Amino acid sequence: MSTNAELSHIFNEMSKVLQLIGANPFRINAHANVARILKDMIVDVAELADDPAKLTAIDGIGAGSAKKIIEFVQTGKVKEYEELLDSIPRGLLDVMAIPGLGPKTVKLMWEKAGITSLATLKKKLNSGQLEKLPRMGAKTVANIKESLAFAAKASQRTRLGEAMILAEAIVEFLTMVKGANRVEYAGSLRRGLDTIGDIDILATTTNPAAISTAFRAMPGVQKVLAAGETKSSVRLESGVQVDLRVIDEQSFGAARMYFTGSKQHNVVLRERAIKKGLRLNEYGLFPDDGEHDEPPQKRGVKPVAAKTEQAIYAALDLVWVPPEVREDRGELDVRETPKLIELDDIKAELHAHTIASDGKMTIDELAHEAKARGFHTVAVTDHSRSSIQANGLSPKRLREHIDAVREANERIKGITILAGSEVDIHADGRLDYDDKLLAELDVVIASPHSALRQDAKAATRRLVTALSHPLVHVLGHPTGRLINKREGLHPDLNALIQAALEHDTALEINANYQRLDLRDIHVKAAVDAGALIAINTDAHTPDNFDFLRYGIVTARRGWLTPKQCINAWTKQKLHSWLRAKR
DNA sequence: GCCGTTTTCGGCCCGACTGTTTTCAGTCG
Repeated sequence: MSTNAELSHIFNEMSKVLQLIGANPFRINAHANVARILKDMIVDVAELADDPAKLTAIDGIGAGSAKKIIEFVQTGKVKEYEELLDSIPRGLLDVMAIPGLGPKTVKLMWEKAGITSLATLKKKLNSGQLEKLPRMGAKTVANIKESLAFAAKASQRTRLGEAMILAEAIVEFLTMVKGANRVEYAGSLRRGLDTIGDIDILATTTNPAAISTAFRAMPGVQKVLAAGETKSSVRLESGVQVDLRVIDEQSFGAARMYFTGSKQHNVVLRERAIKKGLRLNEYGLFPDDGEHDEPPQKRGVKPVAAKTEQAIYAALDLVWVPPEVREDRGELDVRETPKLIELDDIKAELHAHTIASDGKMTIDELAHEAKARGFHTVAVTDHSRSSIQANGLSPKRLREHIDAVREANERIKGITILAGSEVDIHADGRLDYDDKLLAELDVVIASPHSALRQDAKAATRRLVTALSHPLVHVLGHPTGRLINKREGLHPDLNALIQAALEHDTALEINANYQRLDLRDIHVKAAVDAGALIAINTDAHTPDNFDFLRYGIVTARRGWLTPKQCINAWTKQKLHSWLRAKR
């Protein structure tokens, strides 16, 4: 784990313990906020720890947090963290992770029923003791049992590519319900995060009861978690939670904004509203008319804006920004809506496999699929010899393959087929073919496939070496991570970006939803530095071309514009860039 | 704990649903 990740974990746990002991909510929030900042940071925080001013210059990190960060970098420990942990039984944090069990309940169960861990909780659940506690009844205990059973088999967050398919099916299902008007997904899915905690669906309808009932009874629902007039929650058999919000047509824009988030983006928006004498909630942007028991929409107050997102941003003197950048990472400071890359901008696929290695397509099938997608160029980039498991090509087989690609390119009209390779980067940075052979290829994608647990320094050296190789065009899936399965490498991203800039090499966003590598914050850093980005699907089958949209949203989360994306270039520009390395 | 183009002190975002209660605390997003 990197220093940033370790410190993020520490601040997160501190915020959890502070909740348990009933500390000031704003202090709790400040710790959680620092954890978030550290998690999203590209720079190794250890490099800033020589001067507290460098740390406090970061919005959200104050003197207190800076001191703790420096202490950790110097000693490997944070005294206050250890003291906080010692102040409670360690197992309590596990108990608090159970859905439905918050700090107040856990504290109560600890002090009044001696529950200190998941093990003691399980023991006491059937004792009848818990029901006797204040505000605890049979139903609550039953819910805890159910949550506990679910938590035991619950997996991680759902990957974007799986959540998206699921959400689209639900949207389609609900659209068919009588009275349904607009149905769409919001939340982290609309923002295009690489993994999704739960799926948020918004609907406008002339018949709220019908759509809510249909939602709670739809195929695949395992348990109804909440069933209100405007909000329903279900858990699917796959373990994914889905929330439905029934929205009034007049406040659809406010609801979209609110339920799209991010939470931090929303907090900043609401703070801006207050400074303007307004207040923002999921029903609209209202004039602040002082203290009342009821919120403005219930008192018939006319909103300043509510129907569209655009109107609300405008009323706050902000420009509308795409959902993918709503992370409080500078998007509220822009003067005009950024022209981020879109699916239709992509005109070339530069990383794809055929039956020569581990793909399922022939060269012809690959070419026809790429042509059908409207591309001017496709590169055949099968695995190199060291990728035994993927049937990587020996130099002899690669030369034959190059000939086959050249022949297909002559024969098939309407698309340019390039001969390439996805070359393994060895642990020391050497490539899997000699330079003479590499020079015969039109496109070289260099990717790490093995030694994916090497330390950060070695990984950085390895990838910088590959990026600096004069015959390499693109660094493929730079970290080698597999979401929810494998962490991959932790190279110094800034070093990679500098090498990419210096040698005019592109960094890949691998659009396969299991990879999405580079990830969003890496893309943002690369884009800010002016590096070139490739978005490739790494297609092994025709269907895999559909992964492109996941790469696009990841790119958009990193503020990528078409100009900086080599796959969006014209044929002439792309080919001349490729040839410049030959 | 963090922050300040009104502030170095005094603020800090908002609402739905559940379960256990007779009016609301706790949890969640």
